[in-house]
Amino acid sequence: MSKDKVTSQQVAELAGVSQSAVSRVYTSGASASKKTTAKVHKAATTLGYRPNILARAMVSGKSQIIGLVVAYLENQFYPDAIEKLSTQLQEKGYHVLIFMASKTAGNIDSVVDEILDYQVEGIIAASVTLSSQLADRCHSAGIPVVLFNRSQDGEGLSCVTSDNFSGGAKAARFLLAAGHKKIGYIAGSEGASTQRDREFGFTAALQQAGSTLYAREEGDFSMEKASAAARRMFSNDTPNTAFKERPDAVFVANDHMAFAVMDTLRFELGLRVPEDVSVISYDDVPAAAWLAYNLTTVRQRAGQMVQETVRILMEQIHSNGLQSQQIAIGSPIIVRGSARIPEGWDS
Amino acid sequence: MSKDKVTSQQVAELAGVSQSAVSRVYTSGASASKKTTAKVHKAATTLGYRPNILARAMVSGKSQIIGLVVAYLENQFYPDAIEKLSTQLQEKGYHVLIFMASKTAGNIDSVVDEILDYQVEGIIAASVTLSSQLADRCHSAGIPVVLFNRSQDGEGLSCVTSDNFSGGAKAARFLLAAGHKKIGYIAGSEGASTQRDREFGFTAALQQAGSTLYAREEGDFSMEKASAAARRMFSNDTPNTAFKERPDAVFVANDHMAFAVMDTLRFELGLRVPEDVSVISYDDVPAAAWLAYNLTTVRQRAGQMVQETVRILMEQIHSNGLQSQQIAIGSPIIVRGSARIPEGWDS
DNA sequence: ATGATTTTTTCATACGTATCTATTTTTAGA
DNA sequence: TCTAAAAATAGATACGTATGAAAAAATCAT
Repeated sequence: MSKDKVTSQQVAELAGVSQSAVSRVYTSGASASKKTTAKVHKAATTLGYRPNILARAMVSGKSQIIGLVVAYLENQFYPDAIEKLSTQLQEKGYHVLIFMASKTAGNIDSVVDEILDYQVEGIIAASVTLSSQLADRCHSAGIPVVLFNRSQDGEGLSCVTSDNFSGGAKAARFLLAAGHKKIGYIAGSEGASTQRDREFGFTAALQQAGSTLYAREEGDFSMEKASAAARRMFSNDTPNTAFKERPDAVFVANDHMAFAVMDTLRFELGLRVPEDVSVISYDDVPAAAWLAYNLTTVRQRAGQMVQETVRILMEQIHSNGLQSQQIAIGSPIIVRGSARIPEGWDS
Repeated sequence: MSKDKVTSQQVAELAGVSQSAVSRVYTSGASASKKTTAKVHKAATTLGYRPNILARAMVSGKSQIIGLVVAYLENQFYPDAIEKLSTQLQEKGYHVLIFMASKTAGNIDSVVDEILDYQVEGIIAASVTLSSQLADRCHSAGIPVVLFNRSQDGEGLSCVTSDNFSGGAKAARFLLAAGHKKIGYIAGSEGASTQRDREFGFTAALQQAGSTLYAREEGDFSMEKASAAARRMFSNDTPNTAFKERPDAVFVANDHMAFAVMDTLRFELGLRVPEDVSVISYDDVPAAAWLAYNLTTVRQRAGQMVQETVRILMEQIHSNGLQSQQIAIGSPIIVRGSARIPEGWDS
């Protein structure tokens, strides 16, 4: 109704100073005497004045807005990260504008266009990859981009991930140390760098130990598809192959798929975890610690990842150089009860 | 680096028209001939022009930004809702600016101040209540506010919730119909309207059936506290009370607490669910359908709630009347396996 | 106390767009 | 073909702030 809209001009009149004086009081690094500062503050509080960020953005070019592109929030890893991201950026005076990139591939481009319309100072792309055309556009607009939980070669983009390769390798060594011989893998979405690196690390460690992947199915980071993958991998009555012993361990590319796999193993196939099958996965979302799953998993340290993301963004915003950085955060294995524990395992 | 910043002025020059012509082409409801529209579009695409939303907001007062205050994202209900909210608002040309209201109570006020700095066109407050002072501020600034999943009397604020009272009553009738006599309740945070209404509905239905609450503990919407509450409620070796038979059913104020309660019952106390204890709760987050929990629960229809929230917001934005609305979405009970199913139960 | 220097202040302008007013062009009517 | 009305366009201004240049005030050195 009664649109207030207190302006710096009104404050200036009440305080008996010029509009620019008011502005300087609210601009860090500008000169203002104690006396006028006091007068302005007094007038501002009586009128309830607060600077209009959008007007400030117009002239200074600093919108205090960070654009966040995210494809889906079902995997609890992302809400967790967003909460931390938003909190940390808030402390630095920035705020997060959300853009959902629906699964339809093509519209990521249009989403980024929308982001740029808001004159954001930086973009965080979570679980999403950018076309090189898009990356160029952001670059030429001078807007830093950080990929979160995805890496991408060739575009010169900054990215922050967990060390998926060594994390995958750790999972393999854990299963091998426990004496598993027939080890399966349920993959994530084939296009995702996380999927690729986790699998590379896993199979590399198997090979190094003279072992090899016993079975592989595709789960596409979806619970339904992971259940189906588990059925294919573990029901030995599949007619299309000759009889084959079922795996005695499985590495699942992320926790959410692992939940589906465990449920399928236990409640559909009547298998015990970890007695019949060891299950290990990747992420360590909160539900992994819930006793019903009690999942042994490789932890993505969301806190660290967020911290690095914010650091890179701030560096690039404040020093117009867009020198890209690629960060991989170490990912420890969290031993719980879903996979047989090797004798004498300590760390 | 090379800040592009294509302006309507540059487009105008290339197209051989005035800046205002360019503006009118991009403003719906303004007159422009086919010829100039074509010329402008051509020039715009060659230069890569897109209107600057912030500049537009300056003069039109329409920022296309909706502020979202949210306290925490651990409960999957909220990420779910945010995804839907953001998607729906995106379709209408709005975008969501996130503000985390850390648990410290006092700073919700400062968070709302920050929101207003961005000249948002509306505010959605999820799982948060506003001081009356704050509500007034928003009202006098002409900015619509919708409480999401909380209601609040007296402030004249719009709110969208599920029908927590009747949902709680449904839970009670379900347990009663299954023959349960000793029914416990694990409460959420005492200040929350959801907690209050669910409990009211639950106890009202018990009373109506001539029954009464057998035990009550506080869980504060926290998994740890819910576990502790379950221990207090179900371990009959607590020394501070005389021997008391344990409840044979429990209504937990939300799903996440119910997961903790089920884990505690099963893995700490050695009780079977639902054979020894029926568990029923509220929300129907995705994990409730996971087979390890297979939770019978009252569904909050996030999709409907979001739709109503967006509708109210749009109505209030486009018709400067701030007539508040209170919406309660019907909440069906989703029968799964965590609570004994009454004989002949169909709906 | 006086000029030199620094700090503070005001004034004017710019940011990129929408929109009001005035003007020009197009269309319609006879 | 000429006039009246309608449509389209250009020009000017405003939104609320930051900031460079110029002016004023305060501080300092001698």
